[in-house]
Amino acid sequence: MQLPLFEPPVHFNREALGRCLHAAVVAVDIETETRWPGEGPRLDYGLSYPADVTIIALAWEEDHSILTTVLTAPFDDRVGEFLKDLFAGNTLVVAHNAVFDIRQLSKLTGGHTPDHLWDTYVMARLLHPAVNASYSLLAVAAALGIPVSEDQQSLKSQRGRLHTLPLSIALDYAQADARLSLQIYQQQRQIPFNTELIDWECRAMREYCRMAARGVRLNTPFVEQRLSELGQRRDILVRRLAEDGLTTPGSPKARARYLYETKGIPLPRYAPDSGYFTRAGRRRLAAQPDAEIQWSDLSTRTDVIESYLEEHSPYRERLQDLADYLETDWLMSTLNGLLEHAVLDGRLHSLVTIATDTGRRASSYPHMQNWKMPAMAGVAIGDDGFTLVEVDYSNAENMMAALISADSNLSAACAAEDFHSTMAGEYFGAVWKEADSTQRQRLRTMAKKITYGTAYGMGAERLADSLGVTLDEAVAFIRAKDAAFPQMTRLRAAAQQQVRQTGLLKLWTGRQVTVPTAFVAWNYLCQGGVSEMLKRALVLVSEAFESGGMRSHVALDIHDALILEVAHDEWDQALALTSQIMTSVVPNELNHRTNPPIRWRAHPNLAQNRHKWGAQQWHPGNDK
DNA sequence: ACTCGAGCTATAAAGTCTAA
DNA sequence: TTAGACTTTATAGCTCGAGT
Repeated sequence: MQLPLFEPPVHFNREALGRCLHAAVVAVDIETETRWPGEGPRLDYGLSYPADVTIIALAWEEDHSILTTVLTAPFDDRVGEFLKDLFAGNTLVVAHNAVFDIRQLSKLTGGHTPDHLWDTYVMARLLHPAVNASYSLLAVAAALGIPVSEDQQSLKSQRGRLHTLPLSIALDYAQADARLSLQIYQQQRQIPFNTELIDWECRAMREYCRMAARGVRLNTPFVEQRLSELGQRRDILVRRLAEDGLTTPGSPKARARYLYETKGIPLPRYAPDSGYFTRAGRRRLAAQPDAEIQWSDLSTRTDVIESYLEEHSPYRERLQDLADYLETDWLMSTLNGLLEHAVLDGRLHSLVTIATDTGRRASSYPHMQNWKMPAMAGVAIGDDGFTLVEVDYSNAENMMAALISADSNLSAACAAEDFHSTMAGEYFGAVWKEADSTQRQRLRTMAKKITYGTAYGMGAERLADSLGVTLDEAVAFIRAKDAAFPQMTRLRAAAQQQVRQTGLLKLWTGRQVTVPTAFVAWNYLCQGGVSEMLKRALVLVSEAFESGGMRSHVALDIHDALILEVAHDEWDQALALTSQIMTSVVPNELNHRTNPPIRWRAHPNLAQNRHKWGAQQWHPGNDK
């Protein structure tokens, strides 16, 4: 039996809240219930969607000083009404990592989110990025020279067990954080900066908050059905493995013993880069090469198990059981996590925010950008009358490379009917010209590996390895690529040089990113460039849907794709509008620096969509 | 005053997946 | 090659109490 977190009285200062509503800028900081109601420990429960809001702290400026007030749970209708008024007015709402706070607060506002937002965390990344920097509230305050009391610093480490502290301390702490957010905002506003970039960022954050608050429907009956099937399958596998001598397949040590003792597979020989050993094992054996190999030195990753499956092993059948067990177990824990997340309203409220060094977005609680398709197909579905549709850019990163280097040869290859065949022509020259169609198919596959591998800095050795060619040949391919696209080669070298000197690069939009090593410079420019393009597309698509009075909306951002939730009666209109916006985000003068100009392509693939994000949902031509 | 081990908690490392 | 989130397992470090 747990005690209620906070004893009455409930804090609700009507007079203070009234003054707060008249402020131009209001900073918000919330605290959540950190104790998981279930069994066992769960350290980050407080960050999950079901965690109740316990404290809402507010800070605003009045007569050049900062005032604060605080609200405590349980919250009644007055709090919801107050928040709705705050969000709907002209007030600029400030928060550090706003998507989290706004998502939790939306449970009190019936889904309403602020129209005007300033996220001090996201803005720190935009306005004052630094190499290897932390962007926590206190780190950002320190970077801006804002003093923080020792009490406030020491309380940070106790955040996970705020419930153990006296209420008055927790309330002070929350108000101090809200005050600090407001101070950070005031400092950030003083930084001279491109106002257009700031505007894009604020509009994007508004959309990410709306997405998190709305969420996407979890197909609960479907997931429960899958779980029951998977559970039966796992039980059978566990029984069979136990009979074969592996009683705890969840333990890596036990799996290593099973492979090399029970099954009698010869121990792999130690090598400094061998994937058959764990990192710690490699370190240990490097230090003492004569030491005996221990179970904990050996890795039992899926690719290790798969490597033994390929060989003509007499144990093939049982090892297949082990591989199946690992996959089943992983999928079950993912699906169970989703059910737990959606316990309140049957929806998935992923936090998508601008939180990476390249400017890409990261998704968490739950992480939905790494959903394996088609294994996860049908798990998330649109509301009644809606279908999830993926619209992705084709060949976005190579086109971005052509755009930022103004390389006409690369632009021509991107404009060609078949990009990879054109690239194969560049790499293989005469061999390609004389090849028949079967040989060309093989060369095309190789070209694809060369293009993608080298684009992100793969060396000649690794390339030779993955293509199955000699080192000299791999070197020749890389040279051929550099020679075929001289402008890109030059720009890439210049970018690396700049990173060595400053550690910074500018994306095509002017956004500055910090780059850890010169090696990854080109990767950052292309990846970050695409992410800027998609972010703007997301903002424009959402705003176009809204201003057109449409009910369709954007449900998720996946690096080079938007997942839309399309209303069935808006099908053609919504998809055409999205494609039109996505392909015209980049200004034309940038697209026309090459000959031929860059022509962006972004279309839904409806045949594929039925088996991916759109699975278990209506598509045109289907009966409902 | 000290050791030792149980039991707990926080962190680190390894391994899972994704995107390009 | 890079970027990322997350789960599970191992381990380091802590407190506390029993025993020397």
